[in-house]
Amino acid sequence: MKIGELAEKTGCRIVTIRYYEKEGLLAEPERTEGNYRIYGKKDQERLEFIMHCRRHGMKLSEIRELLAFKDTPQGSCDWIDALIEKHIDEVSAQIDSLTRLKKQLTRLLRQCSGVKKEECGIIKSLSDVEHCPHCEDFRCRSSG
Amino acid sequence: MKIGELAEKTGCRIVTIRYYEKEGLLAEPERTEGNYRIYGKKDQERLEFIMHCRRHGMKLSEIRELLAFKDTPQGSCDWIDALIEKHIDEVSAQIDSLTRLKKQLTRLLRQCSGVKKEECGIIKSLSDVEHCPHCEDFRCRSSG
DNA sequence: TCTTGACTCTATAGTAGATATAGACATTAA
DNA sequence: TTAATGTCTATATCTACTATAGAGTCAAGA
Repeated sequence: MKIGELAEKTGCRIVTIRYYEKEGLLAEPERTEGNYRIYGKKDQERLEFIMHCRRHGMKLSEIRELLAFKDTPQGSCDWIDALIEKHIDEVSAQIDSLTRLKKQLTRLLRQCSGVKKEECGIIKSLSDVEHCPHCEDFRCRSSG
Repeated sequence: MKIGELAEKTGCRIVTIRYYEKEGLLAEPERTEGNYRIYGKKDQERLEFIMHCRRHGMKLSEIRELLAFKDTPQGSCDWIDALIEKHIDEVSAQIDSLTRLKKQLTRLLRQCSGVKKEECGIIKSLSDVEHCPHCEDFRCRSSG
């Protein structure tokens, strides 16, 4: 199949497929006489694997490692466990951080009582770094 | 004060301060004879405002708007309320998405029972887009 | 056969929000 | 005077793509 059909089947954009090829995630496919890329079932599966990993928020570098592992005849897979575990930790940290952020933003929203600039508590609050719990949190995390 | 001192006081990197200047968030400061940037208290406050907003996850474009508003002699501030509200919605959506992702990754982790590649359930699961609830979710969100 | 339109090709630049680097100049302390 | 440190500009790099320009390919209709 040509690149357009592959894109259609997988839901991946044409430019993104070419980009993955350039990045070495997909092998360079065969070409027609007219220089069009030609893909097979294997290529489709590989692309779907990549997209699946991307939906799980993995970086291309991580996916590259996983693909290299898949391409190797044998090997131990315990590092994959570690990779996923590390990934979960990162996601957890993000959730925590965003949850704190949301709380703080909600508090911020309640600050705005006025309709004119001089009365806008949001601007006032944003100007006051000293008494912001979120910034406190942030400092804690960045220094620890 | 010179740029190094400002960086020290605010916790913002020197290169980032120069970057904010280039982006028009900070005004071009005065210079010494030797062409060094010189900052005052006002500049520090403005930078802290920017950093405060950044810690709240705002985009530079949004911060630019807020700064422009601060710089204006008067005006109505109800759009700020809307901006923060929209921002909260985005944060909420991110939290939801990441929470679903974490659940799915945790399930994925339990798949790996083996120590050899052939037995690694993680790789197997990642190859199987069809039966992945997270991918299902993802498709729902992207088509809706 | 010609032409039109859809598809594909390469190469380059742009996005956000910085960070990294190179090479030159300024300042300060010993 | 010299060495170390601070600062300057300009350019490149990062991630994961997206957008654009200009050219070539291919199939169907007039």
